Amino acid sequence: MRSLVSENAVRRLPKYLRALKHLEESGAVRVSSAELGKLVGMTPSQIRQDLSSFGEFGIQGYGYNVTDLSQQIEIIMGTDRGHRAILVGCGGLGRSLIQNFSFEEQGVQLVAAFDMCEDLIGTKMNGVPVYSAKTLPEFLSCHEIDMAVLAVPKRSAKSVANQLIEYGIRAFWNFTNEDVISPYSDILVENVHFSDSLLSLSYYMAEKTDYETRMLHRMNKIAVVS
Amino acid sequence: MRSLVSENAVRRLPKYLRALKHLEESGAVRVSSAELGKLVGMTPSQIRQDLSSFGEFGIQGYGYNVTDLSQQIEIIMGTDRGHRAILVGCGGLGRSLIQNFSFEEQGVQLVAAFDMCEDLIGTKMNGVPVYSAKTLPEFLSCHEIDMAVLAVPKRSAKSVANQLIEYGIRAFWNFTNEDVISPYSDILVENVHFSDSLLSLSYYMAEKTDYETRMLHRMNKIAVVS
DNA sequence: TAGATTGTTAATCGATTAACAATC
DNA sequence: TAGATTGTTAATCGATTAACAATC
Repeated sequence: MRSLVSENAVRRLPKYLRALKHLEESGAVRVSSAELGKLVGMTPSQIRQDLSSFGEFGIQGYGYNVTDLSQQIEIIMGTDRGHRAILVGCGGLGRSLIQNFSFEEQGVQLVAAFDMCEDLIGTKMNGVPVYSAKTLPEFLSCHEIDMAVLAVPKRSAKSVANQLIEYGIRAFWNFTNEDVISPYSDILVENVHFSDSLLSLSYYMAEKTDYETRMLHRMNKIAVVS
Repeated sequence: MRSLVSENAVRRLPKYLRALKHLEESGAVRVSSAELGKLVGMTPSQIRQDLSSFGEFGIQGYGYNVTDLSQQIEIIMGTDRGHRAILVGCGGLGRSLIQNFSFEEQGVQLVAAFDMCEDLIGTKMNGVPVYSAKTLPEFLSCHEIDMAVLAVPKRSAKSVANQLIEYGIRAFWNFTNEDVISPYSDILVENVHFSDSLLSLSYYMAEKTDYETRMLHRMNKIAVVS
């Protein structure tokens, strides 16, 4: 199942959406691809190309209606699908997701959380009930769940994911910093690998430092020569 | 300052590194680009291309030494640079980063955290002292800090980031789900936008559902026809 | 109507893949 | 030496940008 639109385009839509919501808040009614482009740091062409791969949302000579486009993008992203999620692993990160991240804002319903820790079982976090991980198969057999948020420790990431797949889960939002699924599987996995992200930042910091150091040396040489 | 290597390549390195560490754990001494490729779901060509943009790490007819390559990638990613970081915002997510995420493993030293909440100030979290946000300018003027981890609420994201820039911060690891810096600035920002990530997953789930529904209809038609 | 801006086609650019000579 | 696999050059493919006719 090869997607019809480029992954790059899909991943740029949320950025457009954020800019549009800010525009909406600031009272803007219309926006051109040129304006939006300046806002998000992309070319007008790219924005028009990206949008046109999902439909026609603009009006010639006018631009885009901010509210309309914003809503259209939300629909494209599936926020109206009523996706239902469970969260597995109520450690520090899991807890902070339940308590601080607004799943509803992205159109996702977080219906339950699961953990091994006896102390947590039976409690509610931000309105979300916490059940024993042992009851997962039972729970999943009688509830329609579309997605699992994986927030278990690295070491159990793969085994938990595989179990969940057995119980019928077909999509993961994965916070374990581990690759949990074979790259050839058709299970959807969206990784939020903090460690990869920090490493990339670290790389660019190092690159920048090296570049600045080189520049400095070059300038010193020039100073000496002249 | 245009980077010399493609961003895609940079962002694939952490994935290679993870696979290599697993190989190392499992006792593997050598690995070919073909093997590594199968492991991470990429072509051998791509792996060789990516690596060759940073240097020559392999041996013809042999492949790569697992430990060597692993260490080389770590050096490329700057884990030996001793980058020093502060974390700003000790709410749920900030706290869970301090307590659960291993900065050291990525070669980053988390030297202090800052918050507004009186109750937290003066305490230590996982060995990291928590100071008052008011003391930030003073702290930054007498400590060499390379990076700020932004874990403040969305609404204060931009203002906090701008202040930190005034105080000399030039790199951000941004968890606020907000774009904090103009796309034309030369400040480094690595965004970890949970909301963008979840939206992308939601999109692919919706796309998959639509695709499967179409397939089902097609099969029904065939069934009726035949 | 004239001006603006879209959606889309064509041109360019960059990234991925394939091929192969070099060499362990 | 023969076989394997790299690093790199060339070919292909896809993504971005530019241009422009359509049209609000």
